[in-house]
Amino acid sequence: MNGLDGNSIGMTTCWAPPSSPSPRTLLDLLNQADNNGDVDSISKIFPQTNHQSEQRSSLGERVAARTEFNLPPLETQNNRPFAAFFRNPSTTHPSPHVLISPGFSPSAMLQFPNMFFDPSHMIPPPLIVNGGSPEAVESSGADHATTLISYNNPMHVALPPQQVASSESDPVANETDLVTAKIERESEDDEEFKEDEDEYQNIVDELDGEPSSPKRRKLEGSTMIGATRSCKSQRVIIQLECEENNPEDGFRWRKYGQKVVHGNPNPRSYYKCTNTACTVKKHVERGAENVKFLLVTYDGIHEHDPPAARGSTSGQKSQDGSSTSQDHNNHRTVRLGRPPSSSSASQALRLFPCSLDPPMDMTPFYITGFAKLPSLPVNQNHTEPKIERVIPDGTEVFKVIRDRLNLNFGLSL
DNA sequence: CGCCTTTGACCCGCGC
DNA sequence: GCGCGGGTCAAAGGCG
Repeated sequence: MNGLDGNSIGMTTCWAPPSSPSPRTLLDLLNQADNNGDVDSISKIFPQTNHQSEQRSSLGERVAARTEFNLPPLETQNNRPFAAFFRNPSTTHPSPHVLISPGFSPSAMLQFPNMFFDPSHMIPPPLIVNGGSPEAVESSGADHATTLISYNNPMHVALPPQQVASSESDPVANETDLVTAKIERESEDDEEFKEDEDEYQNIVDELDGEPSSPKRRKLEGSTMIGATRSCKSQRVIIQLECEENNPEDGFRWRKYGQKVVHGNPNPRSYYKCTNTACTVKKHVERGAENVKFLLVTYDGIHEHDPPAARGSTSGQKSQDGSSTSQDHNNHRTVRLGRPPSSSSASQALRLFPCSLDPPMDMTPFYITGFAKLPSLPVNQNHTEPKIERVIPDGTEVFKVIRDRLNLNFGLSL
């Protein structure tokens, strides 16, 4: 998969800022550029944007061209989220848009799925991650959202222009979507993309009043890459290169099923959050052709704290080689995202055996980089955590912003 | 005993 | 209506 190469920003570039720029500073700078219509500045901040001006006949193809994603034929098979992602891992393609650090937390994504997507909008141009192969797709409907994260790669995200409006209408989300919203502006200025959007909207409008028409269903289904019909909640898809079949993410899961799904000989495992009041589920499967890649799909949002790490428990080893959250003692375990508690952070940070290295607690990332998150799903009754430290590395998005602000605005942060 | 995985059966939505 | 495929259930069994 090309996600391992390309224009990634190496995690070896360690940044330990003596003083971190405030999110407000960044926001103001970006707002300033934005208000001035200085899209170039934004482009400079995110030079990865690489537009292709291809003329294609269909909306899907043009959207694909716009997002530099070779949209596969609209076959039912392509609506299946996972197998297709893994089927062609070798395609390389220049990539646009937002970089997401390899350390980006799936738990955090689960907690803050709106960081990349506003489910209130139904028009879902595909969210593309990292190149020509469909490694990542965001899809949406009126009642669900899917965000796909490509781990150990820089993540390249193309978001629909609608999200800009959403961000603007929601000041909280606007601040949270600092990066994505700004990227959106580029799309908004793109006439071709606006045409695509209009065309799509026309079709949707034409189909209004026919909510169950096959035509409409097909149209919507064609954009549901990465989601399934049963997806009624926010969905976050994480792709990572990992040996563990059940990388730890700070929450405890109970496996309730395993099934071989079409197009992938590797079984998909189904997990539920063990919290009795929590309905969050996830399923995990390996790539059809490259078993090194693991795709973890979270359905729902935790509305509880991650459980405290279990003390002296030892885990069971499943037959497929997966490990549970208990096997810290005997197996190397992957921890994704925020550890259960700050006191256990150091322990958790040791648990990064695969390419998710280096480990990091992503909480301060949100606090310092994109602070003030919208509708915090976890611990909503909690007060906003105090910023006590800045993670020394891994905040590549933040680093890029800083560097670009420095480069383009002469601002030394 | 508690917690977990395993696994076949079952349910349900969708396409034909 | 039927078959397919994804998702879920629940009994059985393993492990510490």
